[in-house]
Amino acid sequence: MSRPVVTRFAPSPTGMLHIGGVRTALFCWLFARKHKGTFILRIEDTDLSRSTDDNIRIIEEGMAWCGLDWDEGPVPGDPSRWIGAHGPYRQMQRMESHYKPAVDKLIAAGQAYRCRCAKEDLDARRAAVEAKGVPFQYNRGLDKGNGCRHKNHDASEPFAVRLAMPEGTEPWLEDGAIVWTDLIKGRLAFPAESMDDWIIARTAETCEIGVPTYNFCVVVDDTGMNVSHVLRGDDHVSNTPKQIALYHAMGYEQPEFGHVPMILGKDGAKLSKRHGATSITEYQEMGFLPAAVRLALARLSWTPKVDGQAPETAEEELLTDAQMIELFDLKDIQKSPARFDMDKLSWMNQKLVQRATWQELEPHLAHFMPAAWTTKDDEWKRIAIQATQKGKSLKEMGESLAFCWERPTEFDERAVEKFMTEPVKPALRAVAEQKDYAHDALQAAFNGILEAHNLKLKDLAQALRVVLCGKPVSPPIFDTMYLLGREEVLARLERWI
RNA sequence: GGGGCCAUCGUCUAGAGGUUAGGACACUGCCCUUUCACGGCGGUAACAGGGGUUCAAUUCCCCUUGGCCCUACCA
Repeated sequence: MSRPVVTRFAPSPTGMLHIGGVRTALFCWLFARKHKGTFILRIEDTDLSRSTDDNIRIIEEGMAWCGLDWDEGPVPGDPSRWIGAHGPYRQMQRMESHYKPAVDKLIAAGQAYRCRCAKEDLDARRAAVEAKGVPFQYNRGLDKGNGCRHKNHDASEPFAVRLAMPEGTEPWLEDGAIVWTDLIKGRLAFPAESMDDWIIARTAETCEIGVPTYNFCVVVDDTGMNVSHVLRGDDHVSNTPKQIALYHAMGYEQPEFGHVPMILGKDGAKLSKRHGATSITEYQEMGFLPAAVRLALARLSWTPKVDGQAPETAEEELLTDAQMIELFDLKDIQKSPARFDMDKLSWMNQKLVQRATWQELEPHLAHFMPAAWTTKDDEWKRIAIQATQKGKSLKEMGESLAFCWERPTEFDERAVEKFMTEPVKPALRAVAEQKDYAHDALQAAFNGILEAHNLKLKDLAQALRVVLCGKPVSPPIFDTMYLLGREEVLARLERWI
C-alpha cells in the first residue's frame, strides 16, 4: 500500500450525531493521524427529506466539540464553501459535476441500464416471489429475466438506473463470489448470485437521471476524493460487495475496507434512544470532557498494545490523544460488537477531570455555571475548580458550587439538630470575627477557636456547612468560606448567632 | 426465509495446545478522613452447549444455541 492514507467519515444528517458514528469517525481520525494522512468529513445528504442545513450544522458542531478536526470537508455553517481540493463535500452539490457523468458512462458502457419497471409492477413481482418463501431480488433467482436488463430502454420515458451485477462467471470473481480482505474482519466472500441489479439512480419526474443512491455516491466520492481506507460501521458489510461490483464497472481502483463492530446498548441490542443518550450533545450536557468521550469510545472494541501488551493498570487505561494516535492499529480491533458502558466513561471522565489543570477545565466548566461565573477573577476560579475537582463530571462540579450563587432557603433538619449544638454557637461568633479569608489564615484562626472552645474541626466545619449551604455537604470548609467571601459568610451567619 | 458477522467475569478485555485463566470498570470488605468525595489495601466473579483432533483444548475443526447486521427507487 503505497497510496497516501486518506480516510473519511460520511454521516447522513439525521438531526443528531450518533455516538456510534462518532466512534467510527474517531477510528478514521486516529488512523489518518497515525499515518500522517488526510481525514475527510463528507455529508451524505442524498436523502432529501431529512437533509437540512440545521441537521448538517449539528454534525459539524458535534464533530468539532469532540475534537475530531477534518482536513477536508465543509466549512461549518456555510454551505457555499469548503476546504480541500476534492469538494464539494455535500453530496447534493455533486450531482451535475460528478454523479450524472458517472451514470452516463456506465449506461454507455452497458454496465448499467435504464429500468422502467413501475412501482406496482415491482410490488406484484415481489409478492409473487415472496409467496414462495424466497426473498425477492431484481433479475435474480425467480425474477431472473423478468426485468429491463436486456431491453435497452432509451431515455424517452422516466427511468431508474440499475447496475448490471456480475452473473457469477466473471473472471474477477472467486468461485462465483465477490471477495475482499477486510482490514478488521479478514476474508469476506459473498456469492454474486445472491445480489441483484440494484438501483444506482432513482426515477426522476422528467426523462433525466434522478438522484443517485447512497451506494453509488459513496463509490464515486471515495474514488474522487482519493480515499485509501474505507473504515465504516459493520452495518455496511453487506453493501460492500455491491460497491465492489461498481468499482469494477467504473474501472476504479478499489480502496481497502475495514468494518468496525457496532456499539450495543447495555442489553446487547443495537444502541438506540431507549438505552439513554445516543446523541453526542447529550454527553456534552452530562458534563463529560471531549477527551473522556474520545477515550471511552476508542476503547470499545480496541485494545491498545504497548510492546504487545494490553493495559495492565488503571493508569495505563488512561491514554492521551497522542498515545492513542501512536498506538492505534487496525489489527487490535475486535471483530465482535461491544456494549456501551456508561460507568467506565464516568470513571475515565473523573480521572481526566482530576488530572486536568484548572485552566484546562475552565472553558468547559463555563457551560455549567451561571452568568456570574464570568465575573469572577482567576484566583477565585482556581480555588473553585480545585475545590470541586474530585467530582465525576463538569456538571457535578457546577452543582457543588451552587452554594456560591444562592443563599440556602431551607436547612437540613437532621443536620441542624446534630451540628448546631450549644457549644458550637460561641465558636460561630468567633468565626464571624475573622477577617482574613486566605486559607492559611483561616487555618490558624480555626486552630485557636477550636482550642478555646474545646471543639473538633468536624464540629465547627459541619455547623458552618449547615449555616452556609443549608446542608452538611460542601467543598473543604476553608474553600467554601473563601469562595463566599467574608461579607456573604457574615450575612449567612447572622440568623444563627 | 436468505446472505454475512460474532461468542472469556455483570461490562470492556488479555491470553496460550499444558496458566493459580491476567487487568480495568462496576460491586463489595477494611483503612484514611474536615462533610461529600478522593485515595490506599483486599475480596466476589468468566472460557455458552455438544461432538471431534490431541498425551492434553477454554485455545484447532464441525454442529447446536444465542446475539447482531443486511435483505428499500433509506443511509
